[in-house]
Amino acid sequence: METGEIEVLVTKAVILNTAKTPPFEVDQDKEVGEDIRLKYRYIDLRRERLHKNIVNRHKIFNFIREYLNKSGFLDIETPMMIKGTPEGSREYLVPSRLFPGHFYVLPQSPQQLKQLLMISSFDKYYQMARCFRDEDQRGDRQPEFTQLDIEMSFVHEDDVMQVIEDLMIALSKELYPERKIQFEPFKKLSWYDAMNNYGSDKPDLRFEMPLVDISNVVTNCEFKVFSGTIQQGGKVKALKVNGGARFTRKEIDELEEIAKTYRAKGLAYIKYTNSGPDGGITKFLKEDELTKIREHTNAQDGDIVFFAADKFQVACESLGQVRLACGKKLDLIDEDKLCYLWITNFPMFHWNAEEQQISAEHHPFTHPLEEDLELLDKNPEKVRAYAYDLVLNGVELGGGSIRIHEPQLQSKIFDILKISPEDADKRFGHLLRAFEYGAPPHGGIALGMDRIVMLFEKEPNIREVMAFPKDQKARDLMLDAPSELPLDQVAEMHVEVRKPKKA
RNA sequence: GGGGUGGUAGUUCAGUUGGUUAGAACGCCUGCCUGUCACGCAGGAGGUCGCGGGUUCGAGUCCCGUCCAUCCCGCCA
Repeated sequence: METGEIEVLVTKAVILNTAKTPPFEVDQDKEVGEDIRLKYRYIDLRRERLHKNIVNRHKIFNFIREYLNKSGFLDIETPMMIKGTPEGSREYLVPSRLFPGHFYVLPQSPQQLKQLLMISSFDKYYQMARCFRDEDQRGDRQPEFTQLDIEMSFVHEDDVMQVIEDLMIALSKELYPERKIQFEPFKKLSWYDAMNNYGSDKPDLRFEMPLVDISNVVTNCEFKVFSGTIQQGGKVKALKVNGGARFTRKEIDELEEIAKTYRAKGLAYIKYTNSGPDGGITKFLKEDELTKIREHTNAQDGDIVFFAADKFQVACESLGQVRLACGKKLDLIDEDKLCYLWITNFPMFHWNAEEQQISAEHHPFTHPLEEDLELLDKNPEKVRAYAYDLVLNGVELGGGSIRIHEPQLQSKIFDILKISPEDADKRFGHLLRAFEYGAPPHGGIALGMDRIVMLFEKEPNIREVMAFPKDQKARDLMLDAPSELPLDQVAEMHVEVRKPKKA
């Protein structure tokens, strides 16, 4: 036809097969409940949205593989059935038939295996690695998922970051040329700066709206919520929102609910209007304090300033979530932007309130910053690590670190984590023994491939970019898994099912 | 483990202060239409209003319980 379309004249039609009426309409983009979409996934995959996602997923995977192959990386497979390491997230178990009471586990990541490959002198490794985690589900999590796993020898963190940055820029420009890369080279923020300025370790910088620390201004104010918090070592953070003075009471209450969700006790505010500061906590503050807050936050008439007063991290994170909500509410987010960001210098440890002891923020093989090594004994919580995350549009794509390759330093870290030498040997003996045969300095990174596809395809969750995902309870509604098995078959694995068999 | 929201036709939803035969759109079925492409026209089938109990002359609507779905916090690289 003149338009370039092809018109087919049918001379003969043969029906190869008939089809039942599908449970939902294939040719319409209408929203359908997810349980029914998952049950009939093979139908859903016919629909344009999912079909396109799966095709583009392939293109992204293919681009990355070709890029890394050309850059001298080797694609090496690591086993799916490995040894359990009681550290970090819950693992899926595979009972051994030949060894009663013994189990394999499915890998949460090939972390230790890829480090062993470095010792084996494969100095540039990658793998599209399937990983398994038996945790509660979320929108951007699945019990099995794919990560781009990379490890390199004789590198500093800048080398690893450069490889990934070049790859992601090339990928973005080749496959998504219409998307604008906001920071090129990628912006780098330390974990502290990200938390302090944006209230998140994965901030969305497609809009600015930074947090401001006003602790110094209100240290001695009469508003006890502020001064009291500071006396107890906390911080008072402020967030100015342009034009926010027109927010209604209801809108402010909604924002307060968000702050409370993230453990803030409340959300104080002051509106700056052309007749001066107004509303909220205005009446508790003196004139010069109100003026100083206005100066610090650079608030103009018509703006609102929100406050969070709490321990550093709670104050930052809760107000950071209010920042995000305001960014969305005021439509400040350009969906076409690709805002890449490196977050660096993560803390080495954090206080685990549940176990009442210090634990590793990343994992126990993460290398502390050289300049912070002296703090290990006195003040381990102040120690920062060569650990870095790649963030895209406020979503953590993944992270990595430089690993410890010195045995003495490794034992010291185990000491701090209260892992005894016997324990360490039991859990990580294979790795520690390997290190005795000469380990190169090495480091790497792992990126969530599903999340990458999700963000490029502007999908709200990773189930939309996987062919056969599990549901929110880790079930496969199409296969009906997990399922019960004949007790004989289970018994052969030396596993006893406790649940009494129903008559 | 905790919280928010929801459950009405195959699908997505509406359903007033409780009131006769529970509606719409799309889909499905039958017929008509020789240029359609989200076709059109005429007609039709399809519902235990998640489940159980209660209040009431009367419950999709109100109350209690329960199950399920969904989103979030905790948890989790």
